[in-house]
Formats: sequence, C-alpha cells, structure tokens
Amino acid sequence: MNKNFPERNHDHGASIESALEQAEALCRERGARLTPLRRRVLEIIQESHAPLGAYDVLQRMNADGERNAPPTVYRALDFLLKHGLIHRIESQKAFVGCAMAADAHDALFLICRDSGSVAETHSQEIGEAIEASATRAGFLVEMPVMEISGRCQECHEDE
Amino acid sequence: MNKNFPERNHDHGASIESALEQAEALCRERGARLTPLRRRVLEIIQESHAPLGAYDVLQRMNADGERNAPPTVYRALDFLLKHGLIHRIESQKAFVGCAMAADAHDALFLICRDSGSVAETHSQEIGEAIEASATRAGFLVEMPVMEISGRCQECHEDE
DNA sequence: TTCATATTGTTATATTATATCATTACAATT
DNA sequence: AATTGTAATGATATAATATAACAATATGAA
Repeated sequence: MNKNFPERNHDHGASIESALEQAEALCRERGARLTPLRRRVLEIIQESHAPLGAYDVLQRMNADGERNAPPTVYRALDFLLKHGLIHRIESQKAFVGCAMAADAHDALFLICRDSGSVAETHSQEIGEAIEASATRAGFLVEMPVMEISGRCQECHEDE
Repeated sequence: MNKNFPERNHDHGASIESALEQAEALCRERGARLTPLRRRVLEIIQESHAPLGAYDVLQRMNADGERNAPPTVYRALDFLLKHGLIHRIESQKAFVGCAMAADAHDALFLICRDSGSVAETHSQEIGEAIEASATRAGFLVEMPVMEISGRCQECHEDE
C-alpha cells in the first residue's frame, strides 16, 4: 500500500487530533493565535479527505445554525495559509490540510480526477529541476504551484 | 538577452500574425473551426503581454460597442484551451497564448509578481522528475499544472 | 433541400472572493 | 483597574468569476 494516499480506514480521527495539536504548538512557537474560529476551520479541512471550497467550509461551520459570513472564513483561510497549515489547490479553488506544516516546503499535489483525493508529495529532484529551469531563464523562484491531475492507484489499478 | 521573456520592443504585431496563421493551420488540420469570434478572442489574448482574465477579454471584445455576454467568451476560451492554443494560469484565473500550440507539451510558467509577465518554458527534466515522483505514488499523470511565481530577470537584475 | 449538429445569442443565476466599516477581544503598560 | 493600541471578529454589501438553460442561427453532410 502506498503511503501517499491514505488508506480508506486509517484512524482519521486520531490523525486530525495530532495535526491540530501540532498546529497549536506551531502557532504558539510563532506567537500566532490559533483562535477557536481558526482552529475550527482547520479541523473542518482536516476532517475532509477531499479538498474543500471556502463555501463548503462555511456550510459546515454553519451547520449548527451559526451565521458566519464569507469574510470570516476567508480570513481564517488566509491565516492558515500564511502559516502553512493548509494549502490552496489553485486548479480546484479549494483547500487541503498540509501534511507537514512544520517545515517550509514545496509540495507537489497529486489530484485524482476520479476520487477527488489529493496526495501531497515532496521531491527534492523536482524542486531542483524547477530551480534549474527558472535560473536558465533568469527567473527567481518564490512560490511554486505544482498540481498534477490524473488518477490515483486505487482508481486505476483495476482496469 | 534571454529568450523566455520577450523583449520590450520586439515586433509583437508580426508574431501575433504568425501565431494566428499557425492556429488557423492547426485547426484546419484537425477539422476544428476557428471562427471569427474564436479567432478574435485568440488575437486579443495574443496581443496582451500579461495574462488576461475572461472579463478582460470580454471588455476588449465589446470596446467598440458590441454586446457579447460572458458565455460567449467562456465558450471561445474553452475551445482555445481544448486545442492548446491558449493556457489557463490557474493561480491567476487568467489566460495566456500558447507558445507552441502545435505540439502537445507540458509547460512550466514563470510568472513575475512585479511586471505580471508570464514566460512559458519547457523542460524534459521536470517532466521526468514529476513522472518519477508520481509513479512512486502509484499515480498516473494526466495534466500537470506548474506555475512558478517569482521575479523575472528585468525586475530583479537592478538590485 | 432537409436534417443533424455546431455555434452563437440571451437571460438569468450560481459560485468564489473582497471591500468596508462597526464591534469586540486581547494584552501590554501605567 | 483603567487606558490604549492592535488584532480578531461581525455584518452588510458588492465585486469578480463562471455556468445553466434555452432560443436562434449557421454550417456541413446526406
């Protein structure tokens, strides 16, 4: 079984717990405030296997009758993005939890067009190749966006 | 001078001409119809050095008093995308002309955060690195999106 | 011509995102 | 504790991006 795509029945609850704890630790270190609101947004995103749009998050926040408005969600998302706790999948206008918030890193997202799952991978090789290519063009890399859409193992192995 | 970022005063008009001719040839080959409307949209996008949003294109189409509506533009954009005549820059919700529509290819976009210019580059190395990384994850690559934001040579060389 | 299909026109609306200003919470200092 | 500056949230409105649905027209093949 490959490690990049989570198993269907792993203990998701526990991994969310620990991800949230890590997030809190990280914010504490940085003097950033992971308020209940922001924590809740992070939790909602972590809970989902597939990327969530801002309005999906909003719906979940308001499922119990609360009346949060779009700016509230977008602000929380901005905070989480800024601190690397979530990523934005540009090609889907959606957000996913970050697999390794602690380290600065460039991520390659493998987005399955069938199941919608998103795996975050990291490859020094790709980073270097991009750096090399950009340098040849006289370009200073600041923020790579790498999103590969295709099909994950589960979705293509039985064909 | 590097070839990836076009010079300020190259003969843009002529290169648009030839790009349009190429596009027509390509569509003819494929039995696709580059109608006046679609051709116009392509032309508008080619004319611009920076990526254009759909509504930017619309504005230019209607500058003379025409009354085209959003669906008209989006349809033309879809057609041009499908035939590889333009690319969509996901991280900017915007469109740029394709530098080499004739061949299927994966492009790496170098997007300058200062000038807004976008250079399209190609690197087998990157393609291979991505393929390798995806394969390790059991993933079948279909559509890579690679958009690097940073600073182009012109914008950082005098610092 | 006649038919089937592709393209364009038109209206309405969905979806995503932000501007703006008011209010409240926080936390550092006196 | 009162003061004050800043950060965070609340609330309303609206901007910007994108698509649904259906009507009308054009095009090419039989």
